Amino acid sequence: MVRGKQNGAARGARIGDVAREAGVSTATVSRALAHPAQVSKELRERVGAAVAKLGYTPNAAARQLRVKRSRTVLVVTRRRWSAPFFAEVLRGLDAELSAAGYAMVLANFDGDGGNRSRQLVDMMFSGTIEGAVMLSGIVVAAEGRTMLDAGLPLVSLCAAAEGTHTVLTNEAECIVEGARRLAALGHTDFLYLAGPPSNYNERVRWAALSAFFAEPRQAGLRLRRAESGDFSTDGGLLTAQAFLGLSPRPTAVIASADEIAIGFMKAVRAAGIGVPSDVSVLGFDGIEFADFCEPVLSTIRQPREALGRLGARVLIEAIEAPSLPPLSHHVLPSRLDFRASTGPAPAGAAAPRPQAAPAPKRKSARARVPAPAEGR
Amino acid sequence: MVRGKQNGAARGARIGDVAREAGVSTATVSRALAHPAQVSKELRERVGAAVAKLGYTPNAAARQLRVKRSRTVLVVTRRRWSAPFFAEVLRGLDAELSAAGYAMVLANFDGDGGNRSRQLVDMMFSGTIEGAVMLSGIVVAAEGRTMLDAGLPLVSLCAAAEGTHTVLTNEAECIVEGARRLAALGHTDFLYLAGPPSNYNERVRWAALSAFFAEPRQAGLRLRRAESGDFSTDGGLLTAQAFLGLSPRPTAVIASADEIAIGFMKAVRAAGIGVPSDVSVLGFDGIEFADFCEPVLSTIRQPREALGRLGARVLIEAIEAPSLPPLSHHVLPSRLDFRASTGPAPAGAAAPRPQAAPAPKRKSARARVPAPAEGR
DNA sequence: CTGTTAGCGCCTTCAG
DNA sequence: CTGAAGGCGCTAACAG
Repeated sequence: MVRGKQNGAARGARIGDVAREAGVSTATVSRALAHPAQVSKELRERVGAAVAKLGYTPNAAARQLRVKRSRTVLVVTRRRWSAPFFAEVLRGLDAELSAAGYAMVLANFDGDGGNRSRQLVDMMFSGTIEGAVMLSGIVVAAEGRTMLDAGLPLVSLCAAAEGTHTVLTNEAECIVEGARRLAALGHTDFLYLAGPPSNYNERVRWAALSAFFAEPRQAGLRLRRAESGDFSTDGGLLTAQAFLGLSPRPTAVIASADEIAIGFMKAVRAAGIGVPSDVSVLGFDGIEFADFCEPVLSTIRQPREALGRLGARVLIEAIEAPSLPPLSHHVLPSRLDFRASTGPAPAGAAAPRPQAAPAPKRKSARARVPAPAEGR
Repeated sequence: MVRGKQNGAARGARIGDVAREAGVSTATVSRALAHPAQVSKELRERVGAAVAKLGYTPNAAARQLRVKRSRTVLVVTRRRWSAPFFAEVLRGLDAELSAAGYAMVLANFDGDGGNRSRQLVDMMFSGTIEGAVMLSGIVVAAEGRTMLDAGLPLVSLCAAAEGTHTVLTNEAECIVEGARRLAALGHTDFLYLAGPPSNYNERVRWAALSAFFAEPRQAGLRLRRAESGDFSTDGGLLTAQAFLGLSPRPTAVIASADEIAIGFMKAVRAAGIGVPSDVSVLGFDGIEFADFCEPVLSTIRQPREALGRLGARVLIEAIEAPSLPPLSHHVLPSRLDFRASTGPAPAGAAAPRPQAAPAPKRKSARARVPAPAEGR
């Protein structure tokens, strides 16, 4: 097997070698591979044999230079994301992308001083990438250009962003519904465990929740806020400290992530607080381990893999559309799941208010158009 | 901003446009960008201005075709992996790779009927990739060629594979040490909760454990095995069923993954079995949630991010070495962490044997050579 | 220090 | 249906 003087260089056969071996022209080899129908059966077979014999694989860079397609997309993540959440979204993305023959370049973005930003923006402009999925919720910019300026299709997953296709969940509705359910259980004193304040989802959730509590007819309810700094169990421990210092103590806690809720529960229980006897806890995301902490965590389940799949499908459609399609916006439904960590307000607390609101309107948002392929 | 007739085509300025704008040749533009030192200050600035004015980004495919370097590596994962484990290894990989200016293509491999296999093997031969990290533990093959045949550097992470650089942990030692510690606590009746039997780590762990129990001087110990089918909490529930059907019941359980242990604990506790009063449970990996289940899980902590970082460093070194370096093999230490889920054998069980073994020899394996950059 | 030139490997008109 | 030829955009010799 011929190896180059150095590793790194692809040293295999080139199209000319195959042509010579098969006794045809390079054009015929190219056609036999890309458009078999345009080549006579005999030549097609001769070419196939030569390809197999020489172990020929077309050079991707050369092809790309000609056809201007890389069949590669970029996926931008954010390090501070919840790992279990992230892993499943990624799984959905990979499933759809690879099925459609696209490769996926993964890149973390943490706003580190412009260096990584430039890498990402350059990637958009260098022709290596045909589109991008952003899990970061932010359109990266560097040197006066943004990822958008390259004119490639962009999908923003789990976050809204100007100029991109978006795939979201009805997280705002869900968190309000959670608060409403807790209120119906007699809770009047709430604590919100916040994630990183710069995070899109954190903001949406807080905005929805505080707007709800600001409604005149929720006047009997009180909402406070504790900072975790992070979607992490450590952050949850932090919020527990804050909680323990409050007086009176809230009886209902809504966390912006399951990790936070799990950390919180562990710390307050260690301090002798009962869950849900003293305080009810509601998480967010529906990660696997919400089922295995003590007590089993009530949570808002997000359709993680479906988010990934739909994001991929939207991007692929935009890439393959004959002309730039209009920006699409999808909303996938999350699901409130009350379990052992939530219960009625403790007896000592304020008496349950009369039924707080008219029957909450059913989920209005539904996924539009391309249903994510759920089958394998 | 000029847009092509269709999206997907990079329609920005080309090097010739920049050259014209700056009034120099294309060679000078190329040099000013790649080797600024070789160009006079004045021209360098004129080129820089033209580049900025036109928003020029070199076309990656064309460059790649010339220089035969893509600065891209492939990372092959396996879907069935534990997500929290995987996420952190990936984090380590990304950190080192991006710092060194490499892009990372991520691809799941699940042996799906040869289609994905061909994609992966082709990638190795098409020049898009300069090397690969395999988290799958298997060298993918298709149509008579394997990923190895391309002659590119390959790193096998967390699994041994012929012909690749490997980065492993001392998992075999650790699991035996765990058994020894449990024996020292008086346990004589053991159950191993197996992961997927085709998995490399599963096999190593089982092999080490069963070899230990087969030693003549461990004759008083008994080891059985329950199948989880998977590194998952669901798998753990399955093994719990098996456990509950055993008679007499083992008093010490060693799981091949924390997820399995967590699922197991939940199910047996629901059945009225105390942990560790009736049965001690030892997990494997040290995932975050091992700290948040009930009781806190004893486990063997793997240096997940460090594994990723070291894997990346090894690969980069191999890629950038002037000539093919010899295959390297690194072993990173894992750490046994006994906590609340393990305790003395219950009183009813066989009396503690006299101290089982001579003081276990200290960890002999250490990471050789390139210490993973731990900073930032 | 700068410009001219010759491909890298492939695909795709354009003739035949 | 097949072959010849040009060029995608860039860089690295080689001259000057």
